[in-house]
Amino acid sequence: MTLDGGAYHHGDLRAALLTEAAAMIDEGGTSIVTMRALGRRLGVSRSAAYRHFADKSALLVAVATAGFDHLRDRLEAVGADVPDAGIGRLRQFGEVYVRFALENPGHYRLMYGKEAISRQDLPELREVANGLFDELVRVFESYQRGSTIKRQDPRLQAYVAWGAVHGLASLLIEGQILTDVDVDGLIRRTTSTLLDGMRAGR
Amino acid sequence: MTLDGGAYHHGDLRAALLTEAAAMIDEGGTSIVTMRALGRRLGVSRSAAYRHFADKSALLVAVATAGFDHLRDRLEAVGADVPDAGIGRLRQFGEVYVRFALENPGHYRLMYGKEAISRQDLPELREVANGLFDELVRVFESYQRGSTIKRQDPRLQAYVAWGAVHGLASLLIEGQILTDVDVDGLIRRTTSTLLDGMRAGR
DNA sequence: AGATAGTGTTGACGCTGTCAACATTGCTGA
DNA sequence: TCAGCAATGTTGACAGCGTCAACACTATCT
Repeated sequence: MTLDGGAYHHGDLRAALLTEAAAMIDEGGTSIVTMRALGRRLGVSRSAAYRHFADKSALLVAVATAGFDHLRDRLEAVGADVPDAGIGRLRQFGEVYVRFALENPGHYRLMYGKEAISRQDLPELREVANGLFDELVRVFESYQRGSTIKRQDPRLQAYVAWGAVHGLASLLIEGQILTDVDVDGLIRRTTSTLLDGMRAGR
Repeated sequence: MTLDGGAYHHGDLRAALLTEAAAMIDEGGTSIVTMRALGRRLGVSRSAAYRHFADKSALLVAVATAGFDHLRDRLEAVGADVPDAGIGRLRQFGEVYVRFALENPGHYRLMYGKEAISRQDLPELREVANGLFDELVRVFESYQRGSTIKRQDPRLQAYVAWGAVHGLASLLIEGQILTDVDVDGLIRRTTSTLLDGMRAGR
């Protein structure tokens, strides 16, 4: 709370660790994030971080959680922009989602991968991710009520849609899609195909 | 070539390294694969592997390549089963693809992730992956000729379809989908939605 | 049989995450 | 005001990691 920035005590090391780790992740991936490098970059000793996080995995979990918060903000902004409009809102969700992943590839990998983060279940992360998914389910329920969309289990519809945009984002992030492809067009084609496939009336 | 299995020379260490690494990957993920652990499990010294692979990344690339070969075999088997039948063949491709990922999660992550493998481009891996994709494009082209599917850029269609099944596989592998969901149903729903979205005739 | 190339081992280096012991600081209550 | 305590940061140490150089063993070719 003290605003010294002084010699021994850092001031707000916890926050600095989070932002610096996030920066490193988007620079060179999770693999370059090192407790020691983190300390070096913040002018602090190699084990200072252990006063704020139980271990490296806990720090990464915190970064991932912040990523989810950021993503949620972006998606909520879409909802605000277009009040309760037609099916275009679903499209916008998908596009914003993929764009977020492209702009924060390191974050995105961390959020939806198990590799970097310790194996046991992480209720904290699980909860925020499930919260986002539940909102998606609610969107599909509302479209079903407007009968623009087939009346099927909305959870399955949400999983199908999520899977499609997540897969597209992953392929793009991992460099599996040739560079001469029009990315925006591909994103739009994906959302169009999904919506056509779910549209009501045979 | 000698069939001793003797003391000093292993016999076929290269092959043994590949299968053992693959086994470890599917046991506990890429992170537990260690040059030293690999040596321990094969009763060989920690740096024996360096006689056969330039470094750890090269070994993992070889494992990933073997995974692609395995996947291609599975997909080709589908083609053989159903000669040149209707649109059901595309469905089967998708289902076989996702099932492969679920049965070999460690392999699958390795094949389509950048994290575990060194950053530079790997033409060897890229080539075999692109080969698989090209076959998928050809399948869509053939369906377009049969006018069961919208006449659009077949490469985009292939990316959309690949993205959807890849995303579904990833979500399942990473444990993002609640366990009470009927996986087979979800897979079928995904392929159905895709095909409905691409079907010709508005 | 002796040379040579292939294969495996050992020692060493710097890197990593992490813990215990210690140092310094800020804050709280007498 | 100041003693003491909790919070925060540092240093030393340890085991494990990937990797290289030097060395040891073995199979094979002449």
